[in-house]
Amino acid sequence: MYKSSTRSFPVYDSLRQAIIEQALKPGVKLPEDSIGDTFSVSRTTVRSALVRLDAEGLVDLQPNRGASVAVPTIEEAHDIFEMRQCLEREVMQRLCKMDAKPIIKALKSHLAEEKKYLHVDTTRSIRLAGEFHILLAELTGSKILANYVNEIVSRCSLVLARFAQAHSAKCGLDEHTEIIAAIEAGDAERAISQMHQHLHGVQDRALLNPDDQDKDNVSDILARYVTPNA
Amino acid sequence: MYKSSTRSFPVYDSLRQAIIEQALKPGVKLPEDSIGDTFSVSRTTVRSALVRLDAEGLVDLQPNRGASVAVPTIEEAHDIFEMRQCLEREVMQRLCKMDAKPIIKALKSHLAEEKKYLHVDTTRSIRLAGEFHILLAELTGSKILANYVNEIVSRCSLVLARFAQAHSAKCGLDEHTEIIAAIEAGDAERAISQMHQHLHGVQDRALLNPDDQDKDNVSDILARYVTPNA
DNA sequence: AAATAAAAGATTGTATTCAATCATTGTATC
DNA sequence: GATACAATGATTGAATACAATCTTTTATTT
Repeated sequence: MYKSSTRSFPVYDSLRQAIIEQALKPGVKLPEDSIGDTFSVSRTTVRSALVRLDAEGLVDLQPNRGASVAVPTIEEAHDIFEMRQCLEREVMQRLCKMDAKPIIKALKSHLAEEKKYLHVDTTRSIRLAGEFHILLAELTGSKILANYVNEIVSRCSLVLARFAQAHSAKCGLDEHTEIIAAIEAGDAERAISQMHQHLHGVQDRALLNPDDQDKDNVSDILARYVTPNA
Repeated sequence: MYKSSTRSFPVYDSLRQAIIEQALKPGVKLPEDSIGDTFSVSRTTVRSALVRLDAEGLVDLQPNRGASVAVPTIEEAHDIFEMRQCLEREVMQRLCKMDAKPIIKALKSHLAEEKKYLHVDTTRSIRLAGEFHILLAELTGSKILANYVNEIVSRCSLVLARFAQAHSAKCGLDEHTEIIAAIEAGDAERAISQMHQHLHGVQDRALLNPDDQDKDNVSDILARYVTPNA
């Protein structure tokens, strides 16, 4: 859908990656000038990248006050995870109706990658874990479903950045293995159930931290640093 | 997600509506200059509207050769309808778990509108039929699900414009009535089945015209008009 | 006459520019 | 000392301008 031959694509792609990898945290301002300087392009070019990221829900573009990394509310967080459950259930349903052979081959190859970097390169490891889900969606052959899954997985990263403790983002490798096994057996019910539990686990680690909700509120943070009777 | 206080919003919204209502047919070129003239805005403004429509899949934005209304292939058409089935099944599932009262009230009110314009204003009638599905999604309370349904319904209009005969786009009013009844009864299974049949009907009317696949191929159209031995 | 090549025109890609809006700091008043 | 107001600086909104690319027409050659 997005053509890479344009100048704004690298800007879009880098911002996207940075947000997903939580280098750019929710709420961070994204001024057109400085981004343009970084990539040596004009604001016009930056702007079109921001418009697209806004359309995808990763960036919040407010009139006259610029762009910032989206800050999902707790309600939106639940909404996003629920949608993800729906989409990935559909993925499981479809994969289990298809010829398992080529699917399993691709999945096992990916799993090997995941194993390879598990305790070696954390950033890459997290990225691969996310890409496992995108690969699953792509293997259905449906471009639209793959697109939606891609989008929702990105937004989940945003939710994790906002609410979860550091690196609880880790997708269980064992769980991925079990999902593959269920698909190989053509057992849709089991695949769906495994996936459901898997996602529920991620969600739980992320959203069961009610205290973290004021993470980005400066005064609340500073309040904890005030020395009494100074 | 999109802020209406900007100058590009009206451009975006009008183009979108025109595409959905099939006033702008698939493949039609959308030159920045002339659109800018129409709305009395600069190309810069038009461009950001086009970028967004491209992200939503309604417009095809190709580097150095501009924008045109997206032309779904037959494969994409099936893909879109299959995705729509998935999303609207989810809508039914959720609605049937909720308090039926306020939902039914909203739906019946909408249905009255649909009846009112049935044989009076065709354009409006078709629009209302589409909006029925969007209303259903909105009533789930999930912004994301509503967004996705909105998007997919728009893209279905595009598919109908591309493949269906004129005005077979009509959503059956009776079918809407039955869907409401199933929700009122809290019968998820029936609601899902009704919705499935309803959408399948629309899809069939649209896609079971194999001869129409070369609609936009000028030589194929003209071939039918050549008088033999002229 | 058909095919190729060259030039003109039209359209898009991107940077630059100016006006409008917002955020922040400083000042005055209560 | 706190609040309201005013001025400054920074940032965005949107139009214009120029360069690059594509499309179409015209000219040339075979």
